[in-house]
Amino acid sequence: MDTETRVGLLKPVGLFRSLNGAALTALAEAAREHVVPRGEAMFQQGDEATHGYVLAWGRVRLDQVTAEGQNIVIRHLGPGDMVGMVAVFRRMPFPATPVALEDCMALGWGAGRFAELMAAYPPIAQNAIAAVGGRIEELQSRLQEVATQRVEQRIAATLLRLANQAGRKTDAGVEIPFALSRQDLAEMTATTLHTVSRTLSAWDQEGVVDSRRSSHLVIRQPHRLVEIAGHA
Amino acid sequence: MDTETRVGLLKPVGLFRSLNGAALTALAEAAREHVVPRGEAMFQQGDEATHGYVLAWGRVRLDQVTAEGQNIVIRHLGPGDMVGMVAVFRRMPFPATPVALEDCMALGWGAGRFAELMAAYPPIAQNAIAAVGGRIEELQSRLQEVATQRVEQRIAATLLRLANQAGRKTDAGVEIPFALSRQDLAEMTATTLHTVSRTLSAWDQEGVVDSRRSSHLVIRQPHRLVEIAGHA
DNA sequence: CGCACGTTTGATGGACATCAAGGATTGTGG
DNA sequence: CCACAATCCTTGATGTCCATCAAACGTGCG
Repeated sequence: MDTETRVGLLKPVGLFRSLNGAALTALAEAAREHVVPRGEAMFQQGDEATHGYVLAWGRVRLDQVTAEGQNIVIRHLGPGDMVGMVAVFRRMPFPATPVALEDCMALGWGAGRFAELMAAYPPIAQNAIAAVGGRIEELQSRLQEVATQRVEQRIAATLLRLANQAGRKTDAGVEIPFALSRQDLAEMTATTLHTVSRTLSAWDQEGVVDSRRSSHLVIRQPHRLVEIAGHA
Repeated sequence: MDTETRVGLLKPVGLFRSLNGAALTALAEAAREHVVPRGEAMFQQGDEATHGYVLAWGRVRLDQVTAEGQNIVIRHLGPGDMVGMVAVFRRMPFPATPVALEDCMALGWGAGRFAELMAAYPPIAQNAIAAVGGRIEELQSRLQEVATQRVEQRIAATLLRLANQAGRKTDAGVEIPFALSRQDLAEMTATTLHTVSRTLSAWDQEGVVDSRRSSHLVIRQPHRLVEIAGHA
């Protein structure tokens, strides 16, 4: 892939907002391409954070396993999202494993090289803080959810969040454009696949969502979900 | 307070690590002092983030109220911690309210001025990212706890975390050096004060903690708490 | 004193995990 | 094209952790 194409990929990325052409070119030239086939991990939780990435195409699920072996889904990532950058800045091992849900391509930079680039182009750091701050807010709101809301509300909130981040509008409603098993949803909402299944079944029957027909879930009545999510 | 004293306060702050004297002096001169008496808030959740702060003395509890009026404790802050900085970077309203648990003093900077300083002294941005990354990790681990562990384990983990952040070693054990109501602990662990009370009562009787004698809780057998916290 | 506030402790119930078993869908090899 | 695994999903029965409801108890303070 040539530099120009890469610049085109980097331009709309939040992390690189308000950088001039020279900066983008420098970044593009320093980047290494990193192709990850569907189902594989970009790296493993616990690995040393030698490289940071920006996702160019595809979708990634960020998993974390607890000391006791339980799995929780931290978040989903799409094109333009940073992957592993925070760990690089902190010089700490990666705290989670990013698993490709589709064939993915990421651009990566070595830790040292990226630090140089960041020093040379200050807006990167500002953007990084803003991006990381966004994650904090999301985590805090999830913490609030798990702490104070019941399962049904959490599932609704999670579906809405996914729809916001990656939803595609169709005539039937909003479609979540990747496979999403009950197990996945359970790990996102801190519950079991059984409860998720029961809840979705009920919503299916009420016509709120369509989770049985295709492998991609469709939200048919977003306003109902909002209602459920907000109903203390 | 003169500039030199301020520089002394700023020097050990993580956010300003590896800054030279000139930078620290510039920061110290630009800072505004902000005294907050015990029990009052530094600012209110929802306020516009015009200033960011670094806590110089005292302890602060960071509260967030949900849309439904429930209160949850995000975290506790001590000397050297950033307060409201992330909101400033993001140009968003403050997402939480910091309440002084003791008489506090913070140094604050206006958003615009701080941005200038950050551009002039790049290490600040790097340190900020590292600090914010640390918060992310803490939030993720709390999310994991709330999602996968039971109340008793969460209370144990919370006490240990508080002891780590602010504990004082005494001959009787590790003391948590500020008042900590059952309600506070409940909001930190996502449970009710009733359950906290029951749990602490049990631990009191087993001699694991001493929560009844003084107003400051004392952990008498930290290893037992570690055991309880880790016991899946 | 008497009121306010935090705490303790008991009784009850409900939300949800767990246990259990069967059904649907997809892919694979004969 | 069918048999068969292998997954994933659904649905029922049971159990339990913990929230909720309720009431009494200490303790400090105006």
